[in-house]
Amino acid sequence: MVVTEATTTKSRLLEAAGQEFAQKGYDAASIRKICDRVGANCAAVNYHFGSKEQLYLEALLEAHRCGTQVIPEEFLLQGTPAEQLARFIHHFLKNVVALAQKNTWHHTLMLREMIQPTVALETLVREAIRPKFERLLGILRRACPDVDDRRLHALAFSVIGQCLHYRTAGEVNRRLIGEDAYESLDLEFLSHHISGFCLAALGLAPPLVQSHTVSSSDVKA
Amino acid sequence: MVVTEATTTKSRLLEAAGQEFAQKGYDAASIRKICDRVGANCAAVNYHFGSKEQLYLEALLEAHRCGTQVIPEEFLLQGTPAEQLARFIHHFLKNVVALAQKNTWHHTLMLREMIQPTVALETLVREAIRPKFERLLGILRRACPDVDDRRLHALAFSVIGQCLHYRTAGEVNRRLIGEDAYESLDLEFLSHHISGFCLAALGLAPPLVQSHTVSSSDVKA
DNA sequence: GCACGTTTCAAACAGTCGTTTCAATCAACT
DNA sequence: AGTTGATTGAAACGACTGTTTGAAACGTGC
Repeated sequence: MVVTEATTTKSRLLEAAGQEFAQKGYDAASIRKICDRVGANCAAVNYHFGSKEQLYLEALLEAHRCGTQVIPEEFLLQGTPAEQLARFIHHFLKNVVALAQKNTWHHTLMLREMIQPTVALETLVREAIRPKFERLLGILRRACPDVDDRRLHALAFSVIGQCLHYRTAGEVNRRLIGEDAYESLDLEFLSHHISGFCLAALGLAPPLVQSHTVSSSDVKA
Repeated sequence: MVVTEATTTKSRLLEAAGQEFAQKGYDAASIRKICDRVGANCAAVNYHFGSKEQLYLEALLEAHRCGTQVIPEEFLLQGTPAEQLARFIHHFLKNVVALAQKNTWHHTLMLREMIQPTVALETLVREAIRPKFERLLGILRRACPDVDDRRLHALAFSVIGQCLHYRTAGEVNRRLIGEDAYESLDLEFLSHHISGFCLAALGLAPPLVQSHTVSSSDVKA
């Protein structure tokens, strides 16, 4: 599929590079294929970007520039801490995990960088990830004012880990429970589930499910 | 570092291939470097394994053969469902996430396959992952007998997601909260944290932290 | 029309990749 | 010793990689 829009060759290369890198990874992606996709000569990459590594870096920056639509601070701060957390989780699932819009390469590329870091990770964390992380820490701090930093960090990772799992291990999950069952785990359900799970753990909502009582001594049937 | 044990060339190749594939990924790893590490000729790979892809596949099988020490069923079934879940989480963190033993390539390679699947994923899921997953489902089913399958799956993913996050996003986490703070999240602390978090969410333990009460109308200070 | 800097192009560069070939080596058995 | 089959070795294969080169093509200002 050859993309030939009325934009510049450089921007078209960046777009194609983002898709190719996201899909195949840095090593497996080739600049010849990237150039072919936009109908450009393979020398164009070195002319516009200098090298393959620079192209990858610029694609990564483009990814977190386009992929991270920042929520207005004031929208996020509305309501109780519990509501703020639920809103954060919903937004995180919707945008970062991006279950619905599978054709965007931006978050896929950032995920790749997270999992197998290159020299670009430092910048990515500083520019894109840390701001969001600090917001989550703020919400959790307001929700549980008395916890120390260590517990606070672990709480944040518990929230993020649950969300990201559907991205990082999506293909495994799909095979574990079957195609149909996995598709039924849509944004709405997962958003409610993870919110309820976390809020219950924090004592900000009733337990997710009615289980055996804690006190009863049921040592297995 | 050249490894020259008294084992066969084939097994030494497999070991070196596992390390190389785990460290660099399938594409970036080269069979010449693998052979160099064990002092073998690069034709040895094609002689013993047929192709690079077959070598990768066998390394992956070796990984889940050596890396998954199955817990005796009867040890896992002791105590209440809550205790079983805590024990599962502890074991999962200890072995799969392997925070302590960083020099083993087995789980790194399997993680890679999970995140960036090849044709080998099907086998890996069937042989290594699903059995453990079914055990977790069993525990959760005993802990919450009344939930439907959809909720059950989401619960299992919440447990696994929290644990795996320290593997998949370890480097990002480290940079987000700092080296020292991340090192303080050791196996014991994380095991207790995630267990407490999940059990509280299920109503099998008191909330992790004392937060603002649910009923109070604190609309933000 | 002419010269200018920018952009594109085909071609070749040196290097690495996975794989193949075939001769040399080795251990084991008659 | 001699033969057989399994294993290793150096070298080359064709295909691909990222990168460089130098000449065309382009639009723009004089």
